[in-house]
Amino acid sequence: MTKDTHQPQKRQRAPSQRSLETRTRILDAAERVFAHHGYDGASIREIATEAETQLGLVHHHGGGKEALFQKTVARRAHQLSEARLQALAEARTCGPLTLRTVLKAFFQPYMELSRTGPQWLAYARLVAHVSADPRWRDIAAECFDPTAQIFLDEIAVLLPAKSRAELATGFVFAVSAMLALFTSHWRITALGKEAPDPSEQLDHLVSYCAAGLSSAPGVEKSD
Amino acid sequence: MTKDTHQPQKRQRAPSQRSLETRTRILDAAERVFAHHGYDGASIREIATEAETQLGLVHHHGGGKEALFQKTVARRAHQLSEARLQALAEARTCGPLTLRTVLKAFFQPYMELSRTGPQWLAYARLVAHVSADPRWRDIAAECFDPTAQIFLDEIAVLLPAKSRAELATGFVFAVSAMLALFTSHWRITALGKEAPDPSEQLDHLVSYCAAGLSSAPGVEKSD
DNA sequence: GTCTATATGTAGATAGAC
DNA sequence: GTCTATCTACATATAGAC
Repeated sequence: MTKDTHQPQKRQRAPSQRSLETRTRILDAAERVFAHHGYDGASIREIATEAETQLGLVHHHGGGKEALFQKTVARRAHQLSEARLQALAEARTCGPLTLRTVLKAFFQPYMELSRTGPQWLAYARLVAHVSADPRWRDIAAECFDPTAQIFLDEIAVLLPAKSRAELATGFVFAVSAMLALFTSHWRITALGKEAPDPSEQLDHLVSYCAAGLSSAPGVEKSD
Repeated sequence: MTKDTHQPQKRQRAPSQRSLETRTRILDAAERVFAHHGYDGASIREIATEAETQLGLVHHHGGGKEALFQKTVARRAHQLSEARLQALAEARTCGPLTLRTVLKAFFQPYMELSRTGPQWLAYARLVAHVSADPRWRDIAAECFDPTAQIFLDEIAVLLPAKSRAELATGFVFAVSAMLALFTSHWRITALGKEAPDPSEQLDHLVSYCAAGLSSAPGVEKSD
């Protein structure tokens, strides 16, 4: 723990482990607090308390509130993107891709991670914040859009009759639906008078969005 | 109805028209500011500036920040609910209801209103805020759920094989998709490299959600 | 890197003149 | 009802000792 502290070299690179632990605790705490209160509702003070550290350290490691928010989102976004791309690659090895397998590769990694603990559940609320507010356009463009484009390209191959704009709309519907599962779980439960079965969520989501994306527009004049 | 009915002996104070105008200006301004910055990001001071009135008056008419937020949402929610129920009644006169006509009755009133000006566009962002944050559970329960339940009941009649929980989930997906059209328009445009055609939005939304709600779960083992 | 103390701004809310 | 002035609390951010 308290390692030899005298490091006369210019090598200030020593992360000193304690620093890294503190940094991680701060990011974890920031994730919870930002997810719970939103960006504006969160306070650096509460993050410091939650991380069991000092106010100044949150600024030191986070570099200000806005930078801290960005780091918090980016940390998990990159991890999730990798898992999604890996799932897509694995789906490819199991035969030709279908709309369902592509969507499943996109949804499943998060659904699995969300069961590993509250940290990933908090992340869903963070993403919902970012997706709904143009203020975080840059974060979305950097953290989410590259992977989304890859999946969108796959979907475009499978549904060649659809315009890019229509597919983008349908894909954002799909992302919104997944986020709603977590951020609006309370509302789903209130409307349905019972909580949905978690073991069916992934399949329901895939079925809903696959059908929605495949649906023919303007199918009726009868209404 | 919304008025205080138990007046004291003296006659009620005349609203004095100027008072009513001020009150309306404050609600309009609050709607814009809350929609733009969210509840926590909004400040009473900015609302006062936007309404071209004084800080004290916002407190006087609004009754505090939280009450003002609630009033702001409720004002339009009740108007929208009436329009939706009327659209549902009209759809009923055109023959037996279908999933598409029920969804259209739910979506269309807002899509029309959103074209009448920026006030209703701001309202979409307000609703997204309320729907995503359990903190506003009471507002959702009072302003949104009664009408949502009515539509959900109609859908349950048309899809008798589905459980209530599954239908509630699918309905919240549908609401999320509609909100995403407005709150994430910037993201749809970024992903699709072009803005979606507004004249097709309603039909796309109806088709997507009708297909999603009707979709059979667990349809494949082939993946 | 860590922690204490503080600088500086702005938030929501209210008191009281008119 | 309207408007000015102000109270109190808490926000972000930083300076400097250790």
